[in-house]
Amino acid sequence: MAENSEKRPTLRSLAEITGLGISTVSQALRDSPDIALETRKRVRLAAQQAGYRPNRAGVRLRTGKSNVITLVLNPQDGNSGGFSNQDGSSGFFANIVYGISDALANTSYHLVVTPYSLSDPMAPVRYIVETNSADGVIISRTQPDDPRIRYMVENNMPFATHGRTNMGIEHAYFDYDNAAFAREAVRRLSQRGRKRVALFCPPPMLTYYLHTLQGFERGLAETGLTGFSVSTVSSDSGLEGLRAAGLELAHRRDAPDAVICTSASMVQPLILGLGNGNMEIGQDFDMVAKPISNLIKLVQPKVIGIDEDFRKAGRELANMVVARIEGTPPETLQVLDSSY
Amino acid sequence: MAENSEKRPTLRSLAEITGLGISTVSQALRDSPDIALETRKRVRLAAQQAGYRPNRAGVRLRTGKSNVITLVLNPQDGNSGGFSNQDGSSGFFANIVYGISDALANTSYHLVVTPYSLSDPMAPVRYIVETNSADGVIISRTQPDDPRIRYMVENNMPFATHGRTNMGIEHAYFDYDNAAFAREAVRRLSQRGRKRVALFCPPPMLTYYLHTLQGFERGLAETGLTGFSVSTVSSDSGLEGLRAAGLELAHRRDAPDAVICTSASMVQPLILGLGNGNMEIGQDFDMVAKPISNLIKLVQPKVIGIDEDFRKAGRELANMVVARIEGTPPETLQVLDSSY
DNA sequence: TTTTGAATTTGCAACGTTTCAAATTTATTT
DNA sequence: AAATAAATTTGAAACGTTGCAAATTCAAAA
Repeated sequence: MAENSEKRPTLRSLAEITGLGISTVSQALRDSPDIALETRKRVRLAAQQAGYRPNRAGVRLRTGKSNVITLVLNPQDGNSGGFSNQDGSSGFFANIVYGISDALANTSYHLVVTPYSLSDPMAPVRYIVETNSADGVIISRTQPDDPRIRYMVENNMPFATHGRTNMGIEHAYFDYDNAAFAREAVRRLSQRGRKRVALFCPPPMLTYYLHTLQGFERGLAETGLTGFSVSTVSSDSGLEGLRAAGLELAHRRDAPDAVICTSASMVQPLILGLGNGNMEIGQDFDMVAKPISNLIKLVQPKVIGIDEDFRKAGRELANMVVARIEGTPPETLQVLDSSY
Repeated sequence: MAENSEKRPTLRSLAEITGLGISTVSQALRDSPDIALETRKRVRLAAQQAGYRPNRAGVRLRTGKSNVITLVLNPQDGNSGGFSNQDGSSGFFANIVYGISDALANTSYHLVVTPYSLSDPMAPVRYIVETNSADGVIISRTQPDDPRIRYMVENNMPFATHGRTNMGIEHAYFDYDNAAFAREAVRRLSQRGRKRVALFCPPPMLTYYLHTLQGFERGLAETGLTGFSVSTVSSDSGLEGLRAAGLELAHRRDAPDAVICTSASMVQPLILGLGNGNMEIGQDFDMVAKPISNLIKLVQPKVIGIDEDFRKAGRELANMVVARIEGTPPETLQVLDSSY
């Protein structure tokens, strides 16, 4: 019956409760040394009892700080390559989001997820900067020369990227060491006596395409194996395209006896396609792939590979942006992860 | 060189530019009939030219409206059932997010994704209500008696759910018609001459477990088939558990000749397990499953089933919350989707 | 005591917006 | 031309917060 006061407490109500001034309460809650220790304790207690939560809009209006980190979506993150409800993306998007969530959970930051724009990849980033709607940004699918990054640097918006660039700009990133992966993949195939390796590349516009290729070639040089790369189909291609590519491979005169996959979604279609061409895994060829999910481990146990921990990537990226916001220089926020 | 005025335009600057009062500008931009049409046009133009964007913090502080929709994460959404980087979830999470994004793109709403709390499922929802940090909420993994829903109704926070409840409370939901699916699944199996059906249930605490079971039993009754349900393992179980369950099934004296899967992540492990027990799909048994991804269609073409459009679910849910916010009664915001 | 200075607290303004009552302008009627 | 009504515009207050200069309190020094 009796309305339970109904409105949530503000600095003003705390001031009334404690008999202090509003600005005293404000400073006390932020532990300013200007305020007597005794007072600070008293205010904290009162705030606690009243269930006080600072009003984000008030803070934001006054300070300009939004306490928001925005994750910019990419068209393909959700469902690798335009085929819908695809489960080959190895939970990339979900896990990144969960990781970011984890890391942000005990900070004051909220995570906003913003849509992409097919027609203009710059649009989301520009919006964020222009409206100042976030204190920091996380982007993925990084390209060697990425206009989004140039733009954010110019407008000094703190950010971290999943993947690197080649622009001579220092920035925070978390990247998997795909060069090391590709190199080690070739080595392992060599150890198993394989001679000719087919590399199925990542999408060519992305930076890690280059790294993968470099590692691959280095591996070939070191082991003396021969090989070639396939970039007509990529993880962004359709599944049927991949299967067909596998079949085509099997029919070549110089068919490979080893395959490297740079995307989880490639594994099963390729094995199927090669199988259509009478090439059996473990028998006629070996396959190294990354990332490798538990499902693949179960249904295709002969595939050699490791999983990529996207959740960890998310956590690291979130921590990086926060550090950038707090002024940590980008040079110290660069992680090259290799599980090998 | 010359600082380009540097600050983004506000109502005040527009007022100065146009020579009008601040409140005139404010009302003009919101197309208030109190303001002369001529003036409205003039203001709109000026706003456009100056690149004016309303300050969200200002609006929120003044009106209490956050222009935020929050999606509450569930522990399992990202990676079905605790095994990490799992790709059996059929892109559920990613696609829901993309769908919501789509729908929200041409509204003033931002999408915030908030972490779950394993220890207290109510925590996220309570936080949102207490701090008024969103105008509307979307939740999933709905349970027959779901305390989150009771709480949001009591505190009249607009929301929409993925899945239904059994609480006698009307609320906005989008649900797949799992009863219809299960019933139709039995029918199809019957048409193929199958006699004994094993149903692999959804997690028992979720509402659609009940619907699935109802449909299943109705199907059995209509066709005269026999069957049983397995709920010791579910889509939240591990992959190896599923494989083992498949094997165990094959070894039973009364082994089934038909299987229904209620989660994409079950399909391959079960087929594998049954195969271990020398039961071949298409031969010794048929399988109906949902949702079925392109990958499954490709590598297990004998599986009968349909895909569930989570992206559409996301879009619908977003539209529903917005409608709820605008006052549409919940009874008219209830969608039972069946693609059969 | 009174003075001085440090320690502590506080009121005011401002951030950008909307609402509302009041002021101003314009058109209509007498 | 004056009076009235209608249409249009506007200033002030408020939302909750923080920063700052000013005010108050208190203890130490003269």
